[in-house]
Amino acid sequence: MATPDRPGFALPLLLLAGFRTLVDDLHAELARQGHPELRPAHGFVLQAVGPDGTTASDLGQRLGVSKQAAGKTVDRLVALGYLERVDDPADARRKLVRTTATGRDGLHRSAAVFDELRDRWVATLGADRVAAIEDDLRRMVPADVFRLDVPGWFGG
Amino acid sequence: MATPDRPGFALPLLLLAGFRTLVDDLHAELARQGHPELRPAHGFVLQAVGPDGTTASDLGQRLGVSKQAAGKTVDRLVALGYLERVDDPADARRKLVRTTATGRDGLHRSAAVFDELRDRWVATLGADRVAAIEDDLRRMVPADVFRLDVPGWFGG
DNA sequence: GTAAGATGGTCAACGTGGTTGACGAAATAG
DNA sequence: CTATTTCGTCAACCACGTTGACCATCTTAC
Repeated sequence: MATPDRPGFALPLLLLAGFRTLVDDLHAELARQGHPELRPAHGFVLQAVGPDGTTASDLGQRLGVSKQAAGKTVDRLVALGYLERVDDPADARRKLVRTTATGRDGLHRSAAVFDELRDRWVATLGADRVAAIEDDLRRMVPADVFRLDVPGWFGG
Repeated sequence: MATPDRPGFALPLLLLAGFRTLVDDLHAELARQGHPELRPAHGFVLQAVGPDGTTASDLGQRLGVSKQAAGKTVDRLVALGYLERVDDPADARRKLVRTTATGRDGLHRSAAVFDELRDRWVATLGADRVAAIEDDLRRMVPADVFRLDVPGWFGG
């Protein structure tokens, strides 16, 4: 039977709480810097769109959701001014999704704020311990759950 | 500027991925054991209801959501057979929410499966490293984000 | 004892982030 | 030229959350 002092007892909640703490802090600061509308899910989307733009279908694949869900998320981010849709001259079916200047501003600020947050963790825990946590988690997480091909922006 | 090899770079995604790995494994096993309908959010609710039952309003407060949201979640869990509503003889306004036998079964199985998952992490990483991760995370997470007053069941 | 206020549950409308299924238009394979 | 695949979208639906309103009931003050 589980006892509260056994190693690992509170691990799941602590992992979630750690993530939430980082993301909450990030968004509180982003709101202060002129991006109060930016929600956690939007960060992954903006990052996945990338500098060259992409399509709704491709976006869905990258994010692991249906193309319809990706399309609706793009709708919202277009309404907020973070993304824009342009016709693809080479393929009349496709509509390129691109980040706007506002979207790039949000992305850059997010990266900068996250730098500060990371520094805070490193300053408090020490670089060794932060690196050790990362190594341990990497060992426990299957590759398909943790795909770090879109670094720099984390739920911001 | 952030570089991928800097300590803390991938930390947020790894924290989230670690949590998701644990919860995914837990639910895959719970589905195998006859509880395929149980979703991550349900675990917190069942745990918050507790052995003595509670009311929708109180449940909302415990979970940090509105009483209406708590009421709708109770509706779903009642429909699934995990909870039941009974009139409070002492107060005609109140309706006690209680776990059913099915709910208790889900709770117990969830606790048992989580025990195994924790053992797996401890076996792979070592008790020291698991304890170190927990200590570090405890230090970085504000008390109001991490409230471990409902231990034993984690998103199951 | 009654009037006034606080509390519990519910209804309605809405927002966000997902799902499937269907379907037309355009590109591509044969 | 036809058959198939792909892209975007529409429509319905679900889970989970929000506010505001409302009625019934319990509690408090007078």
